[in-house]
Amino acid sequence: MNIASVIVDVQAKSINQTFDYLIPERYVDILTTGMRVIVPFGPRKITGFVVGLKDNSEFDKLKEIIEVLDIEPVLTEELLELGKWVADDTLTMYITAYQAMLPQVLKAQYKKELVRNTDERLPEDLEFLFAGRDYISFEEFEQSSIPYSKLQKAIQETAISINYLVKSKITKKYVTFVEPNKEIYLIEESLMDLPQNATKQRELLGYFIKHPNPIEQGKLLKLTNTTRSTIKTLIEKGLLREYKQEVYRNPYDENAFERTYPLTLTEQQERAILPIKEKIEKQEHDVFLVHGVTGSGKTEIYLQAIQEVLEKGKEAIVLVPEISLTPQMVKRFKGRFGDKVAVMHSALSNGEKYDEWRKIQSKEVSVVVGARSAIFAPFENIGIIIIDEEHETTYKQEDQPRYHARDVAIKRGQYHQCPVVLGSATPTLESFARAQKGVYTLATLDKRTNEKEMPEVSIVDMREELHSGNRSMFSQVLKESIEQTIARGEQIVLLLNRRGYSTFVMCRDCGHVKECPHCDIALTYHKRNNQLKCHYCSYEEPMPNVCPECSSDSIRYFGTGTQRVEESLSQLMPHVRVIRMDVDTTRKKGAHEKLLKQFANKEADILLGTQMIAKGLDFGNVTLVGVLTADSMLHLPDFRSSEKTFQLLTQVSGRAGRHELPGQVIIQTYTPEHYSIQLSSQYDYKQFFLQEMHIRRKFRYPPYVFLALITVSHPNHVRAIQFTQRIVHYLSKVVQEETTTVLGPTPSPVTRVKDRYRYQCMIKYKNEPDLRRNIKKIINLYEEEMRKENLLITVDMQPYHLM
DNA sequence: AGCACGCCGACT
DNA sequence: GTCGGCGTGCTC
Repeated sequence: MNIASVIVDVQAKSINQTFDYLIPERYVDILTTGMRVIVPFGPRKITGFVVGLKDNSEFDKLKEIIEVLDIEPVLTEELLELGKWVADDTLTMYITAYQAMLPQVLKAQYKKELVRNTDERLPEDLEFLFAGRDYISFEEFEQSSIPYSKLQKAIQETAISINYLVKSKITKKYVTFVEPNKEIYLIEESLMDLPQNATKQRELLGYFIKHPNPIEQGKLLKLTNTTRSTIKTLIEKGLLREYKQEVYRNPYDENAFERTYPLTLTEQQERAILPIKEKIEKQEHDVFLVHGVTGSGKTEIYLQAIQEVLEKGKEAIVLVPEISLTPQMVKRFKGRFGDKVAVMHSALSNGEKYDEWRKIQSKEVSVVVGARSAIFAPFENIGIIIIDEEHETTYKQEDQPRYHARDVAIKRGQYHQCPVVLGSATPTLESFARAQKGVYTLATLDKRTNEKEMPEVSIVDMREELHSGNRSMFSQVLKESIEQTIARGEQIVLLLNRRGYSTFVMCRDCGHVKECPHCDIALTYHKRNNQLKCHYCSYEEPMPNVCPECSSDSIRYFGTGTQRVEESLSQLMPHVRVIRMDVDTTRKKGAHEKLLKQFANKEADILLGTQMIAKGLDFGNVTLVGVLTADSMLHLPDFRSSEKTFQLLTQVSGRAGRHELPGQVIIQTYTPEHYSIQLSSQYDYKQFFLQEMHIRRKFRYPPYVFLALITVSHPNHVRAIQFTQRIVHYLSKVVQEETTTVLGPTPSPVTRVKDRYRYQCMIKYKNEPDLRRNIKKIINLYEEEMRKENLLITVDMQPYHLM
């Protein structure tokens, strides 16, 4: 086995295959599949993943592997196979899939440098550029105005050569420790020799006489109230010594979590967990859908199932939507399983993510709680996979590889022969339909563990409100309820369902709306720096004082942002204390937790925010939940908009009265008759499911069909339509006519982005085994145009957003 | 993708 | 001749 098959780090279709390399003698015994290597590729050096070992190659002139980067493989056999499957399934390149499975820092960066090979004089400008150095970065050359041909000539004459470097991003964290450098009695003796006025040194040595063990420098400084310079002096005198030790960054301090113990399960919980435990016991794969209302104790089921798995010496993966939003969730897992838990989410720094990943790789932990990508945790003996809030759209990755964590979970569950548990109060129609068909095993929890009823929901028709002369964004009922709640000393959560709205800028005189010059979308106003920004291409311009069209000075920002709600709230009820939570106030790291803590400490009466406050918050003192505009996302061009509205309303309702106090929910809407609003107010998931399924069937949408979305983008409007048309035409010919529909060309909801026109072709199909192959064919067909005229074709199998 | 190489037209 | 621009083909 002296030849390695390598997937190299080049994102190009023609490179999407293995390349064979000779394994140098020194690596033969070390190298295994799943390790990263540095290999020569043309003139440069790049990294790659070893996916296979063999004795022979069809290629006769093999190059040698330059370096092996890992001691332990970063991808297990299972993950190598899984990555291949993900890539094939989502029509992405293997290298893209593999990189998505690993923490960012394992992805190499490439650099070029110029090397001076001769003592002889170089041409004047090059000599000047090198300025006596032997190496300079390639960028330095590029920034100079020296023509490339001059460098080329020098390279040909071998006076200069190019070095291709592979740089690792990995930074391990080190902490300095200090300890005595001599026996304690010698230290005690040396105390005598110190000058009378060396009080700080005495203090330090005195500390070590009492505690002769190594101590972190930072702690030592605090404890002894000394400075680094004193330690330095003692090190120079040979009395102390210091050393650096690698440590894991610790985003969560284990000690901060109070230990919790298994609760007694209710009868319903018991019934739900039993079949899961049975599968764990028998080591069989199955998918469970736990449909449980908010407060029905789903998490306790997860915890006890995991307990079972850990006792069997196996591992568990738990996916949660966006964990930074639910510190309470982390608390529950860390509280139960302590330092057996690794946490993986987007708010961690790259270094922290890497450290958590290494804890998993080294099996120092056996539970990982994390966002989407945690599904690729390098465990090798998985006993259960849990996806909480299964309906959340964040489980679908929106850039390549466009995988859905649920699909990957099931794939891994099959491999490990372990159960996969999907939990939600409002399952996706896809999952619930599968449960109905018996593909998944359904467990229903319709009772809350505290036996409390779900809070009463009242719907307020904002049209009537308007008719009766109330033009504010607070209905009379909501206003009164807020006042009463505050009077009782209880708290309120106000949700501004803002998606679809944003703070766009419009001229009140001529109606002119400021749009991005590169995209077909209104610019968004940012109060912080008084700038207008495009959310698609990051274009920015200052907020104009007068309308660029009619020069009127009545140009204003519109839309119900949280800021405006806050302002009008303080006008209406000046005494009320409000905490506002939105992208602006939570941008800083830890700001999120801080705001929630303040609210929990009752430093405010109202928590006002967007979607992010709807999820997983649990405050005992909140008894009123208000939804300001329930229907604002109901009319988006998205076949899931009803489902999403139902989910959001149900979820936010669950925030009221979770503990002793009874809760109340007020939903303001302009379409009170809409079934997703009506049924969510009655907590009737089943009826919603039936009604929505009816509509999905009528209009042929999932789960009745599968979707595939091909988006074509081109700088030229007509060409974009032309290519889409051709794709539609080609596909229509090759698919099964009776059950498959090929739609298009349809302009994408945002037709122009970054000066490119976007059109799409949607495929609705039931059974189309060759679809991926056919789409691949199309892409290959247009390869030339993609290179020559900047045509771009992206494919999303099972799209979530039809953008 | 990203690099080398080769051809071509424009420029001093 | 020198420079930059662009098209082509290759990477084990």
